[in-house]
Order: sequence, then structure tokens, then C-alpha cells
Amino acid sequence: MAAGRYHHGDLRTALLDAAEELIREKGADGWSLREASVRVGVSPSAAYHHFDSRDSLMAALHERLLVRLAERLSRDVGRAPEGPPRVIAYGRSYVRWAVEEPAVAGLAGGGRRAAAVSPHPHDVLAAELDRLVEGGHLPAAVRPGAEFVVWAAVHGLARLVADGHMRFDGAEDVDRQAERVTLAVLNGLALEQTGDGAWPVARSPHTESLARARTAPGSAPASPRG
Amino acid sequence: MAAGRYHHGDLRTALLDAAEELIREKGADGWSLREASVRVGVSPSAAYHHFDSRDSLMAALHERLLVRLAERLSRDVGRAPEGPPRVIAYGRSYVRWAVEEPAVAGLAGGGRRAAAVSPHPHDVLAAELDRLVEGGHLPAAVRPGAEFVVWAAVHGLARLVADGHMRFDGAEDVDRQAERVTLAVLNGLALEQTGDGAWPVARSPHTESLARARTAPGSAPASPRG
DNA sequence: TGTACATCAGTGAACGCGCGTTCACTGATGTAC
DNA sequence: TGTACATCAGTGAACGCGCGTTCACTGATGTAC
Repeated sequence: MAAGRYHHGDLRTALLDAAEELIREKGADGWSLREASVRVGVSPSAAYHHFDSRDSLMAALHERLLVRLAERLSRDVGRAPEGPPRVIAYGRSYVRWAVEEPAVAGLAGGGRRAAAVSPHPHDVLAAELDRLVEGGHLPAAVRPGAEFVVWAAVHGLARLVADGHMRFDGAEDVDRQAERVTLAVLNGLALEQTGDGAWPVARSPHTESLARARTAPGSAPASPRG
Repeated sequence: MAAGRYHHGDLRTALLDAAEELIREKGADGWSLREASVRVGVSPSAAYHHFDSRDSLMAALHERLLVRLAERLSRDVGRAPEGPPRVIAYGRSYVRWAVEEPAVAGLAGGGRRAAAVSPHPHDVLAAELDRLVEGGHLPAAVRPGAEFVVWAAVHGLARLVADGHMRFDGAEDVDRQAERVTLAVLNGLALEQTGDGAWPVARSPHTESLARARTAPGSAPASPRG
């Protein structure tokens, strides 16, 4: 909209869109500030009124993608019936996303650390596992850290399929594999005999920023419930 | 060795070593033909007597890393007692590798497809699952495609830890998480009620090249048992 | 409603950089006789 | 054992490229009066 105007209107968003599009077309490293600028129809220096650097555009894009993934996951989980099927829907949704947008998912999975963003994929999964415990589908004793077990399994399948290391005949078979993996992990978790030492519980940039916000609520950079 | 000689002796290997070292230092994309050449002490054009292009050096390096991983996995699996502990050792070994060499593991896990190489990580895992069935630790009915379930789980943990998305206090906790994930998947697989439709079985570049070799044994580009 | 002016969000030329790759070349090696 | 010569594996200069970033600038916007 509004082509030919001197002021773009929402160049920040437009640049993020262009970068995302380029990533979709050419892979996670296939975009540049210059090319995104060209695509938006703006000079390469214009971006610097909205981002400090290429890296900070990247970080902003990463946050956007994370939120979008989380929204997609909640939507799909919300449509599933109560109990294990909800977590299975999570797995299916996560893997589908990676299959549909392999390069974008590669970015999101890359070496970049996520800010405290809301909604966050981790929170969506954690909430579902809590429900599973409440509903009596998962022993409370195995709950600590369980989201990191499910995440690992689901993420691994997503990446392997997205990178072409694992191939299936059609999207339905990918769905079924996602179901198999998620269900196996869920059933395996339910079987754990948890002694006193239990298992270690991972931390992630996201859980740590939540913990930080809990410790010093006033200075939280972005509240978990926006 | 033999510095100052006009002919290097084994420039091909030296370039692969330098590229690997650079990747270890600066990440999977942090190396260039030029910088590797400088490090070896050779002009940037010398590489072209050994590789067609930057990409073909990358492919050669990728093969080397895959073989090295497979050797490491077999070694660690071989040291474990019979039964499930062997597969758990596989998971632990795979994840340790990713933690110790995150950038290198990132390369190996990247968008690149593996050639038919021997030994291959897939074969090591598949053989262990076969043993599990033989030993009565896993129902034969769930065996088809089981390696792709275990692989997904283990690979996901490896990548998440390597990328800093999941953090633990020390290597021991990473080991334990690898054990937890692998064991959960194994137990979950054992519980599967397999109907007639069963689950889809994935293919990978490696399994496909094995299948190709089986179909036309004469023309196999690289035999699975060198 | 009209004007002055600060601020905002663009332009476009230029910078230095490191890259993969090519080319004509040359020094070292090894084989044939 | 010695020489001629093909082949192999280097050199180093040059290429064109696209990149992120900077700079002095200018056009558009919006606020104060």
C-alpha cells in the first residue's frame, strides 16, 4: 500500500516481512539487509532508522517467529480433545511447522537465544503437561523437566525432516511419525520410576528470563503476560 | 611437517583439518576457502587442485565427520552392557558429541545430505535395536522404523543443547538427560500396540543409498562394507 | 486557519572488506630410456 | 647413473561481487503559536 510515498509508513514491519520471505526462498542465511531493502523499495541505509544492525533485525525476526509458532501451537492444541491427544497435537503441530517452513524453522532453531516473549512454545507445552498431571494421565513425580524431554523428541523430528535427513511419503506420514514419537515419549515418561535423585531439570533462555522476572518483578523487561 | 616445501604432501587433508578447526572456532559458517588456505600456508588457488569448489570441500568434510561420529558411537556402545544400556549409551554418546563440538555437530546436522558412508550413525543404531529385539527387550512388531524414533529424540536433545536452548549444570546432567530421553523413548516404543497399518517408516539419504546398492550391487558408488 | 520550525524517516554515494574463482605461470617430482 | 621431459601441485595477481555500515543530505510530517 501507498507505493511511491517518501515515508513508507511501516518500514520496520515491511523489512521483517521481506527478510522472512527471503529466508523462506533462500534459506536461513540467504538474506541480506540490502536485498530486503531492495525488495521493500527502499535504500539500504533506511533500515538503520529502525534497527541498529543486521543482527538486531535478525533478533526481532526471531522473536516474531517464536510468537507465531507459539500461537500456532496453542491453536492446534486447543482443538484437540482432553488428555494425551493434546500433547500429541502439540508434537504434530510443531513438526508440521518445520516441514512447511523449513528455512524459517531453521532460523528459529539456530544459535540465537530467544527473548522472554509471550506466548512462548515452551509455556504452551508446559501448560499441557500440567493438565495431563491434573487429569491423572501422567504421574506428578515425573512431571519436573518432562517438557524438556518432549521438546527434545519433537524438535529432533522437526529438524531432521526439515533438513531432509528423514523423508516420508506425504504430509500424513509425517503427522503419523510425529504422533508416534510424541506418544512414545509420553508413555515412556509415565513409566519412569523416579527415585529421590530424580532427573536434572534443564534451563532455557526462556525459563531463565521467567525466573528473573519472578525474582525482580519490577524490572522485568517483558512481562510473561503482556 | 615439512614446512617450506613447495609441495605440501597432503594438502587435501590439511585443508579439511583447517576448515574443521575454523568451524570449531567460529561456527559452521565461519570458515572460508581463503582462510583455510592461509592457515595451511598455501595460496588460495591451491585448493582447486584438490576440490572442485568450496562446496565440494564442505561435502568431503561432512563425510569425514559422519564417519568419525559413527566410530565414536560404536566405540561407546560397544563398552556398554548388553540390552537397553547399549542404546542408552548411543544416546549419551550422540549428545556428548554435540555438546563437545557444537559447531561441528551443527554442520553435520545441517541441510547437507550424507553420502553412503561407512560406518554410518544410522547403521550403528539400527544394529543395536536389532539386538534389543533378539534379546527380547523390544517386541519385534515395533521394530520397523524404531531407529527413526530414537534418532529424532536423541538428535533433538543434541541440537537443543548444542545451540544453547537447553542448559544443564555440567556434563553429568547432560548425560542424565540423554539417558532420560533415550530410556523414555525406548520404553514408550515397547508399549506400542501395533495394529496392521502400523507406523510409516522413514527413509533417509543413507537408507536410500543402501537400497540403491542392494538393487544394483555392481554400480554401488561406495559399498556399505568398504 | 496559516506559518515557523523541530523532528522524523527517507536518499544515494561511498567506504573497505573478504569472498570464490580464474588464469597464465613455475618449481618439484618421477618415469623412460 | 644421467639426462629429457611429461605431469603434478604449487604461486600470485586479478576478476567481479555483494555485503554491512557511514555520512551528509533532504523531503515529509506534525506540533506550537
